[in-house]
Amino acid sequence: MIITPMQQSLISHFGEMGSRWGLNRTLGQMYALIVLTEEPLNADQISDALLISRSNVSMGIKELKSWNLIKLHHIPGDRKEYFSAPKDIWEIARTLIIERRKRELDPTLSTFRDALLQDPANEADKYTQQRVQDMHDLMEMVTIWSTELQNMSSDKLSTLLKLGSGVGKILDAKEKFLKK
Amino acid sequence: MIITPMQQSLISHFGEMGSRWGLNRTLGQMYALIVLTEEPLNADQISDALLISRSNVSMGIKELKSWNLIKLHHIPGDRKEYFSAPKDIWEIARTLIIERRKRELDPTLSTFRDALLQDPANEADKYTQQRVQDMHDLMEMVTIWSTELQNMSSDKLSTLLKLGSGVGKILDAKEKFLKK
DNA sequence: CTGAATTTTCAGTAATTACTGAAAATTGTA
DNA sequence: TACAATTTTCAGTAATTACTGAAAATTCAG
Repeated sequence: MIITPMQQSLISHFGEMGSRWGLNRTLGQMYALIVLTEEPLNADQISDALLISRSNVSMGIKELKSWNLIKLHHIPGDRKEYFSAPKDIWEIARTLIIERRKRELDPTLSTFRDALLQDPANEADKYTQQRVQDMHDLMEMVTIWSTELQNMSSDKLSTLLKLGSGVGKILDAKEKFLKK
Repeated sequence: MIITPMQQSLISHFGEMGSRWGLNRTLGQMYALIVLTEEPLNADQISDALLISRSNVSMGIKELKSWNLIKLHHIPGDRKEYFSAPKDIWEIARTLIIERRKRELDPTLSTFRDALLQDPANEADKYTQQRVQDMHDLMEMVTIWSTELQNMSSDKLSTLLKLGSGVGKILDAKEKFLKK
């Protein structure tokens, strides 16, 4: 498992960004390596390539599995387990949306709902509830969107994203459409 | 500065979630307190309410300022600076989108571009570049979207989000629209 | 300009998170 | 079933990140 300079710089970058996400440096590096390599890799290869301990790889793999970000492979006659990333980048993106929603949105929505069910003890609570209501409504809409994206095929997702700067126009198109 | 139990539980939750984001616990708590309180607060009040040092508040404020998440106020005859959050939740959301893009997407896009400009040294690099190209294209589209959202008024943003589960239909509407 | 009020900085320390090596558990083949 | 290959777990430690108090810097009223 030899890493080219090009790969090395991308892996380093993912390491730095990894910590800016919910992940950590090692996890970012591991996933970069897996994504950028065509052939599935086993844990020893990852350990060698990134100069991290075998046990660290094991924990990283476990985490990546919990994010549904890797596919498992078996090579006949080889007892080792091999790992790869989906070849379709949209699939990876979709998975990230789903998992981040689970981790970042869902628990918060549930906390918001709890707060909204309580009786406000005073004026401060009334104001607090107003704000929570706003945040709740927004987050719920984002959740609905992400669910929609989750069920969208890669090519439809691609079409949607490519609309890009045309989002505003689409809204107008939609109005026309609805008025008929 | 007395915190109600309802506020306390929301603040705690934001603290926990804060670390799941790029922020940290204290920053999450500080922002929760500011968002949930109607009146602007000064640094001492925040320090008292959250039981953290004055200097920690100072660093937190600095960070929140760098995220453009707080508004500054001055009360005549009082030299202290007071902080509040925008009352429009959409404004906060918009700011978050912009800032996260700056921090999470832009540097990565730039690293991708660098890699794509290099000459592939071998087959591994060729494959790596393919994957980088895919990721680049996706991220660029997300960036365009986020720029679009950034320039969208709160009510248009709201309209867009409310489409929610109708996104698929809109795409169809768009096709009809374009075919004319 | 002076000095009290306020904010910011920063070195030291505390708390948290990440990583390792050794040992335990699991897997699969003979 | 026995055992070698492989993976996972976990206690200890290293590295990183967050927090504090004291001191420095800034602000502004008189």
